Amino acid sequence: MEEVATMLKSNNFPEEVAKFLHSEWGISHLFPPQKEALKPLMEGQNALICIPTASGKSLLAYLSIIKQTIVMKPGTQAVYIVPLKALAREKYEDLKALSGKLGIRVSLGVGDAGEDGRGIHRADIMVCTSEKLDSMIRTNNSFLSNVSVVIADEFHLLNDVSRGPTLEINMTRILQLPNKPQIVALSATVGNAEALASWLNAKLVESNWRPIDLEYATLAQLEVEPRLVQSQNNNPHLKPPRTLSGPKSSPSWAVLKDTIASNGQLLIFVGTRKSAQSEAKKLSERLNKFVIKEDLNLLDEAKEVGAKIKSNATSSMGDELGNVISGGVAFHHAGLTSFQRKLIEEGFRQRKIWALIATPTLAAGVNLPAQRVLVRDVKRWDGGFMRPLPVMEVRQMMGRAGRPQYDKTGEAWILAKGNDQFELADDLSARYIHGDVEDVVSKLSHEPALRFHLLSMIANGGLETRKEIGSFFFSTFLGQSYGDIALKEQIDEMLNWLVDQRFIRSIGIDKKIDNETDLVEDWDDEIPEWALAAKSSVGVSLSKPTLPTEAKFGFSKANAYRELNHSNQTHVIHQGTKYKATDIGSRVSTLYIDPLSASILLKGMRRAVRRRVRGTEPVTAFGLTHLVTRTPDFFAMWAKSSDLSPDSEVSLKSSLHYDEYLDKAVLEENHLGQVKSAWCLEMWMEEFDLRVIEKKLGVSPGDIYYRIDLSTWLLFASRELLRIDDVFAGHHQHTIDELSKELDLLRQRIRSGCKADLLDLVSLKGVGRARARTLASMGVRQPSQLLSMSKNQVSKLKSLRGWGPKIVENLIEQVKSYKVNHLTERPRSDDEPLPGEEHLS
DNA sequence: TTCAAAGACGTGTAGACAGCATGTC
DNA sequence: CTACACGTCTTTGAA
Repeated sequence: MEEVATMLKSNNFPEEVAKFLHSEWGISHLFPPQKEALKPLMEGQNALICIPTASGKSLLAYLSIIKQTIVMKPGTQAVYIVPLKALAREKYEDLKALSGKLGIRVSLGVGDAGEDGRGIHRADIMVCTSEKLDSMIRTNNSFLSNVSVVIADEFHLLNDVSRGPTLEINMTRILQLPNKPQIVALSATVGNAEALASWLNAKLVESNWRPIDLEYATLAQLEVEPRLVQSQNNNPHLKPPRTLSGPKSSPSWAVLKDTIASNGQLLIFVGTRKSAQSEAKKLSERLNKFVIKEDLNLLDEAKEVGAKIKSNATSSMGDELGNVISGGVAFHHAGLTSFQRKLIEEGFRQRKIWALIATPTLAAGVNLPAQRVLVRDVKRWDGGFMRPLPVMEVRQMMGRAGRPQYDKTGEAWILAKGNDQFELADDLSARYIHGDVEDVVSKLSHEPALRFHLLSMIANGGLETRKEIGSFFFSTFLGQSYGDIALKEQIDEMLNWLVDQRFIRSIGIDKKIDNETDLVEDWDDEIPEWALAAKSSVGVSLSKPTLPTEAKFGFSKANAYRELNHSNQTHVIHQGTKYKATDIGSRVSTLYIDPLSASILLKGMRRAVRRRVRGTEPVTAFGLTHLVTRTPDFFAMWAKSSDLSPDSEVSLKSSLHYDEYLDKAVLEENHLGQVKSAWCLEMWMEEFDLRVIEKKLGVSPGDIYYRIDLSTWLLFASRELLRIDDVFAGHHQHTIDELSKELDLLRQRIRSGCKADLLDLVSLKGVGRARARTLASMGVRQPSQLLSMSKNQVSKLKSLRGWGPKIVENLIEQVKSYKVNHLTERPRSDDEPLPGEEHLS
C-alpha cells in the first residue's frame, strides 16, 4: 500500500479519501514538510505552517478538515478562510470534489456568491473570505459555535494595512470560542513566525523544501549570476555565470529569447500598469519579428487567443491586449476585465502564451507558475515616494518559478538596472535572495481598522464594558505583541467618536468593575515605539504599506473630519463604563461599512431630505452618486495633474454641478478625483460606450467595473441609513420614501449601466444594456412585448450583430415561462392602505 | 533603409474585501 | 528628506 493510504488508514480516514487522492489528484506520497506537519495536525493541535508555495499546504488543510469533521467529531463544521474570492472558489471546487463521496456539503461564502452561499451555515465545510466570515459573525454571533477546525490561508496577510485587521479580529474571536476549534494557519515565510505561533497557541512548522529546485540569480549587463539554489537534494551547487545574447537596452527580450530557446515560459514582474502594457507591446513586436525571421510557428495558438480577445473587446485596452497576445505576450493587471484575466491565465497555463508581464497582483493570489520569473522592478511608488519592495513580496514573485508537472528547475532572476549594475546585483542578492523576510506587524491600531472593529465588537460581538473591550483587544496579536496600555488612548478616543456619532451610547457605569481597577491606568503617557512602528508600516507590509491617499488617511483625516464637525467633547471613561450600540450603529455594523462612511452618508442623506422639503437646492443623481464617492469605503479615482488646472474637463464638470454636492472634500485634489469617479458612473448609466469613458478619463475597464461594484454597495447602504435614521419628524416620511426610491433606481441604473427605461428589459437573462437598447429601438419596452413582435422583426433581430437565433429564441421562452409563473401573482387590492391608515414602509 | 543607443523633456505611479438578490457582450 | 519608467522627439552611428 502506498504511503498516503497507509497514513490515512492509521488515522481512521474513510477509504474513499485515499482512493480519490490517488486517482484524481495523483497523490500517493507525502513531501517531507507535509510529513512533519501531519503529526500535530492529526493530533488536533493548532499549527502554523510556513512552507513555500506548491509544496502542498492545501492538502494538509484538507486532511485536517476531514480528520476533525468526519473522523473525530462527525457533525461538526470546518471553516476555510482565504483572502481572495478567486482563491475561495479554487478551494471550494477542490473540497467539493474531495468530499463528494463522503456525503458532506461544502459552501462558498463570498460577497457576491450565488446559491452556494445561501445556506452557508448549514454546510459542513464553509470556504469564505475573511470579510465575509466577519460579516456573517456580525449577523449571527453563534455562527462558529459548531466549528471544530479553522484553516487560515495566506496568514501572513495579517500584515496588510487594509485587510489584515479583519483576519486578526476573526482569529481573536476564534481563539476565544468555548469549543476551542483546531486552528491551522498556512503562511509564507515570515520573520517572526514564533511570535505568531505563540499567539495562536500553535506548533510551528517551518521549511524551505520545494518539490522542484529553485535557482535564484541576478541579471546585470546581460550576465546571469546564480546566487542560490533551493534544492531537494542536499548538495546544491551553483552554475557558473553566463551571458545572454541580445541588445543590452532590452534585457527582458534577451531573457525571453533565452527562455523560449529552452522551451519555457516567462513571467515578468513590473511596477506599474503602464510598464506592463508597454513591455508587453515591445516584447510582442520583437517576438513576432523573430518568429517571422526564423520561420518558426510558435505563435499559432497565441494568435487564436488574441483573436478571441479582440473580437470580444469593447475597450481600447482590450484591443491592445488582443494585439500583444497575437505576438505571444500578454499583460496582466487590475485594469483587465475578469473575462480577459481568465482568458490570459488559461492561455498561459496551456502554454499558448510565452510571456506574461504582470503587476504584483499575480504574485499574491493566482496560482500561475512559469519556468522562469524575472523581477524587473524592485521599487514602487508609494505614499509619495519610491520605495523598495518588501522582501516578502519579492519572494512571493520569485516563488512562482517552476511548474511541478513540467520543469525540473525553476529560475527566478532579479534585474539590476542603472550604472553600477554588478554592484547593485550584489545588493539585490543580499537583500532579496539571501536576506531575512520582514516580521508580520499588526495593523489593528490603525484608525480605520479600530473604528470598524470596535463598533462591531460592541454592536454584535458581545462586548459591553470598557474593561471587556480592553481585554478583548489585549488578546489580539497587537495586544499580545505590545501590551494593552498603549492601545488605551486610541480606544478611548475612538469610543468618544462613536458616541459623538450616535453609533454607540454609554449606558452607565458598572461600579463593581470600576472599583477593582484603579491605578493601572496612568502607566504610560508617552507614545510607545511600537505604535509608531505599527503605524508607519514602511517596508514590512506585504501587499500595501499605505495607499498614497490612505497614508494620511488613518489618524489625520478622521481627526480633520471631527474638527469639521466641531463635536469633540470628551466623555470621561472608566473601566466600568458600559456601552450599547444604537439601532443605527448596529445597522452600520451589519452593513459592513466603515463608521466614517456611515457618518458621511447619514449627513448627506439628512441634507438631501432638508433640500427636498425646502425645495430650494437640488438633489440629483449626480449629487447622490458623488456622495458615495466621498466615503473612505469608495476607492476614488485619482485626479491627474492635468485635471487640476481650472479649465480641465474634470474641473469644468465639477463646477457644472456646484450646487448639487451633498458633501465636499476639503482638498481640491481629492474632490476632483471624486468628481471624476461620479462622472465615470454617470457616463456609464447614461449608456456611454466603454471606449469613450476610457478615453475621456484615462481609466481601464476593470477600474470602471470596480467603481460600479463599490457604488452599488454604498448606494444600498445609503438607502438603509436614510430609512433607519430617526432625526426627522414623522410627516417628512414621504420625502424619505421618495428619496429612498430614487436611490434604488440609481443603484439599478448603475448596476446595469443604462437609463431608466431599460430596467425592465435588462432583468431578462442574456440581456444587458446593449441588447436592451436594441430591443427598445425596435419598439420593445417590456419583456412581455417580445411575444407580440412580428415575424419580420424577429428574423431581423436574429440577424443583428451581437444577436443570433439562439439568443432570441431563449428570450422568448424565458418570457413565456415568466408569464406562466407570474400570472397567479396579481397585485392584491387588500394590501392598498385605506385613507389615513398608518404608512408602513 | 533600418535599427540600436542615448539624451532631453513632460508626465504619472498596484490592488480588489464587504450588502442583497439574480444573471453582461 | 528620497525615483523611475514611459512616450515622444531628436541625433548619431552601425549594419
